[in-house]
Order: sequence, then C-alpha cells, then structure tokens
Amino acid sequence: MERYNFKLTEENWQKFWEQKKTFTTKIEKNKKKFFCLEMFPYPSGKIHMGHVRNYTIGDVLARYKSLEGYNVLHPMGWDSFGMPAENAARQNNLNPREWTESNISNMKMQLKKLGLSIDWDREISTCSSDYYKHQQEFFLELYDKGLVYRKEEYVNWDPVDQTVLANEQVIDGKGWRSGAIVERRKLNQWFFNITKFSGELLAGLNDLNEWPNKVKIMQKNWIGKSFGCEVKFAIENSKNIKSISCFTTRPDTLFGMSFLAVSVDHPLSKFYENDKKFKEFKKQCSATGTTEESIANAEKIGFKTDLLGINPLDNKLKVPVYFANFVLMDYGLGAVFGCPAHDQRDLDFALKYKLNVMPVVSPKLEPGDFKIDNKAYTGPGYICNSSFLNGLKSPSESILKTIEYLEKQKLGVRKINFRLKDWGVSRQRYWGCPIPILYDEDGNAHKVPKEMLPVQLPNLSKLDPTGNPLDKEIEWKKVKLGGKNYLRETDTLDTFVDSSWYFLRFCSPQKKNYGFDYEEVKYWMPVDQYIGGVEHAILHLLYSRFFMQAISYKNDQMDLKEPFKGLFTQGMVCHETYKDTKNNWISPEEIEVVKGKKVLKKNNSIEVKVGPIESMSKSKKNTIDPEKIINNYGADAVRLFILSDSPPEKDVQWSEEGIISSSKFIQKLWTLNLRITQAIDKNYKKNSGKDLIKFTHKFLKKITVNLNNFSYNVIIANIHEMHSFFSKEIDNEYTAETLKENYIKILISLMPIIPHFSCECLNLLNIKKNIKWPKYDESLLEEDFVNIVIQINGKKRGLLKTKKDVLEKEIIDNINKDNNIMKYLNRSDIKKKIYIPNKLINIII
RNA sequence: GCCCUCGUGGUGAAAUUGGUAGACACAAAGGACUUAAAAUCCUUGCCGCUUGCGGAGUGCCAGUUCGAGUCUGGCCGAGGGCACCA
Repeated sequence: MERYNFKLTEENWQKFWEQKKTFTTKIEKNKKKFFCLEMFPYPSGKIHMGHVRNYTIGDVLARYKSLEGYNVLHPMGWDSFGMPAENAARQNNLNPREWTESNISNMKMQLKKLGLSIDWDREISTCSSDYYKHQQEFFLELYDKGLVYRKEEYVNWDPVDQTVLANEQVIDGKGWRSGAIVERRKLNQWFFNITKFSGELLAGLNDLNEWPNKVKIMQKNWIGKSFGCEVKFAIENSKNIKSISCFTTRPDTLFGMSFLAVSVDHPLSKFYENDKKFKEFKKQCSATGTTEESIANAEKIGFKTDLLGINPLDNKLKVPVYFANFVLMDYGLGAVFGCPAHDQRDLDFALKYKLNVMPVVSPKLEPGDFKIDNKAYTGPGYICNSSFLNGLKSPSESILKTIEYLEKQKLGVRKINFRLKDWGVSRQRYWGCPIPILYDEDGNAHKVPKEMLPVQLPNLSKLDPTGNPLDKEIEWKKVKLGGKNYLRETDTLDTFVDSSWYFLRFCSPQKKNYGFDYEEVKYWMPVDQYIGGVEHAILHLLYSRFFMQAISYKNDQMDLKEPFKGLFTQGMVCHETYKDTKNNWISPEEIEVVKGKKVLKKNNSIEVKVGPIESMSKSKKNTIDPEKIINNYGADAVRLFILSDSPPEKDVQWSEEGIISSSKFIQKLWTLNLRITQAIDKNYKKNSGKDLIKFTHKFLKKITVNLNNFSYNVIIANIHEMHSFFSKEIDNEYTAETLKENYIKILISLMPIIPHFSCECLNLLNIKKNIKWPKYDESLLEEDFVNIVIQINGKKRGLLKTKKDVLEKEIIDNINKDNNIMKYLNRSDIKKKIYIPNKLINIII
C-alpha cells in the first residue's frame, strides 16, 4: 500500500499557505473577531519543545475558531531584547543585533515547519527601533501622566548580572536569571507607579472569569491588600520626634501593646546616625542574608532607644521604642506596635527582651486564668484586659469598633494597605530600550523631545565584560539642545516593559506615528485567548495589566482595562533524565535500548541510571530538538503527540515511543483514507449508512465540546476511536454520497490538529474552498437502543439492551427471564426499585 | 508558618458533572502471520475456583444517598505560590 509522504505533503501545504497568504488578516467589521495569542518567544537560537507545545495549543484554537467563521488574529513576534544576547556578545565578542537577528531567522524557519496558522505579515521584534520608538513615546506619555518617577531607593542588585532587579525578579533572595544572591544597594532609579492601580488591578481580577483561579490567587496575594488602621503614637522624652505612626490590621489589640518597633531605615534613624552602638546594630541587621532560610531562622534583635511611646487608648500606658531587624521600611510605615500575646514574631521579641506579655483576646468570654506561654494566640475570641473594649467579639466586631473609636478621637484613620510596590524599570544593561531622558548640567531630568525619538541604541563593536556599556559611550551620551549641554540617561528599560504592550502593536504593526492604531485596537482587543507558561503568572501578566490601565488612564480614546480576556497556562514538557556511573548527565541521544535496558550508545555494555522525569533543560541534558523530530516524523505527528498524552494544562512527558506511535498513527489514518476513497470510488448504493451518520455526529460533538474545553488529549483518543470505527465498518458498502459527505466532515474536524494531513485528504476529494466547521445535528445523536444497567443493592449485576424509553415493567419482565440476576432476587423480597429511564434500574432487596 | 492545587492499573490518563470505573494510548507478557526478524494484527491485565462467575477496588477513615472517583467532614501524601507583610 502507498505510504504517506509527510515530508512532501507538509512542504507543499506550507508553501501553499504562504503563497496564498491564507493566514493574513485584516479588519472585517461584519465578522466576529478572535484574537488568539501565544506568549512570544525570546530568540535564543532554536525553538524548544515548550514552544512546540505552546504554539501547537494556540494553533489548534486559532484554526478551529477560523473554521467556525471567526476573523482570527494569530500573530507572532520576538521578545528580542535581553541578557542572553548581551552575554553572548560579551563572551564571544559578537554583535548582539546580528546574533539576535540570525537567531530569529532560524527560529522563524523552525516555527514555519510546524505548520502554524500565523499571520507573518504582522511579525514584530522588540529590539527593532520601529518597535521601541513607540515604547519610548509611551514612557514619556506615562511621565506626563505622573505614572513615571525617579527616586533614590534601595534596590535589588544582582552582582553577577550587574544590574538592578525588580522585586518580582528576586526569587528566594536570588536573581531570577543569574541565581546570584541579591544585594541591597541605594541607587537612583526610574519607577512605574504601578501601585497607583493596586485597587484596580485587584478588583479587575474578579471579572477575569476565563483565567485560571490559581493565577488570580497568586496575583491577589502579590498585590496583598490588607484592611486596617493607621495609628499615631505620641512620643515622650524626645526633642526630635513628636510621634510615630504605625499601620496595623489589629488595632483591637492595642491594650496588649508592650513595645514600638521601627525599621533601621525609618526617618527616626537619622537622629542616631552618630551613635556608635546604633551603627553597629545596623550593620548586624544588614549582615542577615536575604535568603529564605536566613530570614526564617534570623533571630529577632532590637536596639533600645531612650524614647517612650504612649498608648493612644490610655495615655498612662507607656512602652519602650526599639529599632528592630524584623521591621521592613517598605511595608506600611516602617513601624509596628508590638502585641506579643497575639503575634508570634512580637512574642519572640518580647521574650528575648523580657517585655510584658498580656493577653487581650481570650478564646472564651470569661478569660479566667488564660495565659500566653511561648505560643501567641491568633485565633478568634473575645477582647479582655482592654478597658472599654472588653467583651467585644474578636476579630469580627472588635477591629471595626476600635477603628471607629480611634477615628472619633482623631487618634487614627482607617486605611487600606497594599503589599505591591512600584515597578523599578531601570537596568544597567546595553541590550534594551534606551530610556528617553536627558539630564542638564545640574542633573535635572528632561524628556527627550518627541521629534528626536527614537533614542537609538548605539551600535557597539565591543562590549566590556562588566559594567554598563552605555555609560562608557561618551560621545553617544552627549547631547546639545537649544545651546545647552545634556547627558543621556544610560540605563535601559527592563525587558518586561517590551512585552507589556506587544499585543497592542500586533493590532497595527506597521503604524508609523504611534504604537498602535485606536481603530484597530478597538476591533481586535482584548486578546480573546492568551496562552503561555504559568511562570509568568505574576511578572508579565501583572505588568501587562498595569500597562493597559496606564494607557487608558486620562485617555478619552481608550477605556480598555484588561488586555487578556481568557488565559490558559500550559504545562511543561518533561523527559526522563539519565546519568552515567560517574554521575554525569547523559542526553537521550546518547542512549540505546538493548534488551529492555537503557544503555550508552557508544559502548552498549554500560547501563545508564534512569533518573526522575523532569522538565526539559539544557543543564540536565534531557532536551529533545524539535527540528530533528519534525524532520524525522513530520509536523503533524509532532502536533499529534504533544497534544495526546496529558491535558494541556498539565506537564507532559516526551517519549520516543510516543512520537513513534503518533507517526505510525498518521500512517494508519492514511491507509484508512485510501480504503475510504476506494470505497467511495466503488459507488455502492447498498447501505444507507444510518450508523455511519450517527457515529459521525457523535464524533463531531465530542470534538467540538473537547475543543471548547481545551481537552485536546481526549480529542486524540476520539480520533483513535474514529479510526477503529471506520477500519471495522468500511466494508459495509455504504452509499458513496453518504460515506463521502460524512468522511469530509470528519476530515475538516481534524484540520486544527493535523492540518497538513487533513488538507491533503480533502484536496484529494476535491474539497478546496468554503471549508467550514461541520455542525453536528443533536437529533441524529439519539440512540434507538440503550444499555440499561441492572443493579442489585447498588451493585452492577447485569446489562440489558433495550429500545429507548421502555417502561419499568418491561425491564422487570426481562430481568425475570435472566437466571443470573434472578438468583439474587430469589433470595429475598424486593423492598424498593429505583428506575432511571434509559440508564439503570436499582433493585433493593 | 499562610494560601492554592492534586492523589484513579506498571505508566500517561478518561469518566456525559451523583448512575456500567479504567475510554484512548504507552510499556509488559502470551499468541497469529513469517525460514527468521522487522512491520502488522489479536488476547491478557488485582484476588479466588477450569471457561463462566464471584470478590475487592479511584490515598486513608467516617458521613450523606437507592447509588460516591465525583458531594460533606477529618487525616495522610505530593506539587506549586508567598513569606519577618505588622
């Protein structure tokens, strides 16, 4: 039998799509639009299996929506600024732009081999000045709106990458990319005022009902809203300072206060700058690392001042004021009041410095002899030992009542506090978007005039191993404007800025005088389905949401607040790991299976240790090169396999056996196709094909439902069922028209999954135009016969095939003829019968 | 410590949302075809007696129900996020 030539077929169709511009899109106002977007890749050189999975999932959806009649926007671009280009440049003395561009052209070729339905006319690249010019405009626009500012701030400094990192980029106290332990440095930085929208970004999550809950919860926690009260504590014994304000969520525990504690960076500290002991203490605090363990294990230490803080609820109650290492300057007001009885951290501190521990919340209304030992009580209860607050239900009544009192007495105000901090966007790197700012001779910042945009990156022939390259470009830095001398800002923007608006650019990628066209954006936005890895749950997704807020802010032409209507986070691609006897990682390519054992290829007597299945990574050498796989098995086989084993949101395990079986299955489908076309050619008139029609419609329903649920793995199972149905039934001499009509519907329904194969088969049947998603007919799905489960006491004892909608009596009559079931029924009387028509009968004896 | 998610065969998983548990696939074992191998196809899959039948069975323990993988409560385990957040 003729074999399916995937290579030729796939090449032909890819050429056809390219020449016919099949996937080129433009606004069509009479059509419903669908913006399908996958997170664009960083051009590292080669695509990896993660890309294959991500873009296959997106392509299935894009092709399906397009068949359904939507006007689908499915673009692709390159997140092409960033560290790897710069590192390659520094290490191998390459030009970052050339390096990046050659990577892009290679990856583009690889992506095309996957047969993706992408509108390549909309391709964008963030390192192109056509792109970053508009980013600089946005920067200045945000500056004008007061959403960008510059300040000296303690920042996360990555000593390896030699750059500042955003809080979101510090993971367990280490740089997200370099893994180096992050240091604290005070630097002048540009910030985006993301906290201005804390409330909006939090509230907006409620409307994102097509987002995974997990991601929404992560963002919610990251924004970290807490409700409480700002309380002012008068200070005694001080010429310098009259009061200290604290934010608290538990003002109702004020009577249990036994100390005030402030951060070493608190304004109060400037009065102790010359105090030797304080300086020593400050040093001790910063010596504590920023890693997870060191923080968790860090002892709570304090520096006692001579100040006394006065309890606002009773001015006879006075407590010492400490500097303490556990108080953070950048949360709340950098000061806390300590209530040891009901906060473990405060209790640890109080026990160390022998401070008062008095419970003010008791689990029972009558506190009796309720005492705190070395575990703080944080549960609910009733207020006690608190004068006029006594007896209030805590925390449900007590917090609000206390705030009301404090507000009335002008001792405090209710306040909502957020954990979210402003987004520091300055990076001391070369390969990024220059910040369009000039400094005059006094060091004041000025916007680069609009007509001077873009601020082009200078083309550097050589990058020094360390430091900020732009800072060393003396000539580039100097600018003369209106007879005055200026120096350019030499920091570049965090590359997360680049990806915060690229979805807008995709709507009108060629627009010259602005980043996007409002008409186009109004038609295409929001992104209907965004697909990517969950690792961007906070960083990229939160920044993009902020950017949309910022662009819509003070803007009559735009009121879109959420860029991504639907979000899907796909799982990772995993592979077994292998090690040799010396514990070196071995790649799957070096391995051979001999007698069921995995051994080294070069010397097949040495068995390798098979390690756990882990996500593909270069360091573990368990990656598989997609291009090789596509060349060996074809794009359709790769698509089929990457979708088949696990649901798309979960991790999938790549295996040689799996891809082989997928490619064999394509062959089987081809063989089936030949048998079906032959049967059509024979032009039978015999079999009306009632069961064939029923099967087809049931199949179409399954595919449609599963496509809408992202149950792509089940679709592959459905296709296997389809194959086995036709393999068995094809000799039934179905009437040719019926067979053809139904088979065409099935082929169309396969187009999103295995487009080359389906297009080829359809083409051979002369179906070339007006291909639409086949609708299933619900009325054809009805079965004439049903299997009724016969249960006795809830246990399945038999199956009965009957006509649909038979009466209970008929079932019982049938049961009475069944010896196997009667042997149970004869044992005792029937107490009860539950009959669910067309499903089951349960007889209780 | 806090928050979230998930526990189904040797493996990846399915289950119309409370109604036949294990669809579909991978791996394994046995068989058919073949001189042989590959390829292809078929069968098996936990326990008990011979087919057939019966029993147990969706992490564990309870509960609701005629009926629970699915709902409720408790426990155990795995993964992920946050973390001195006041």
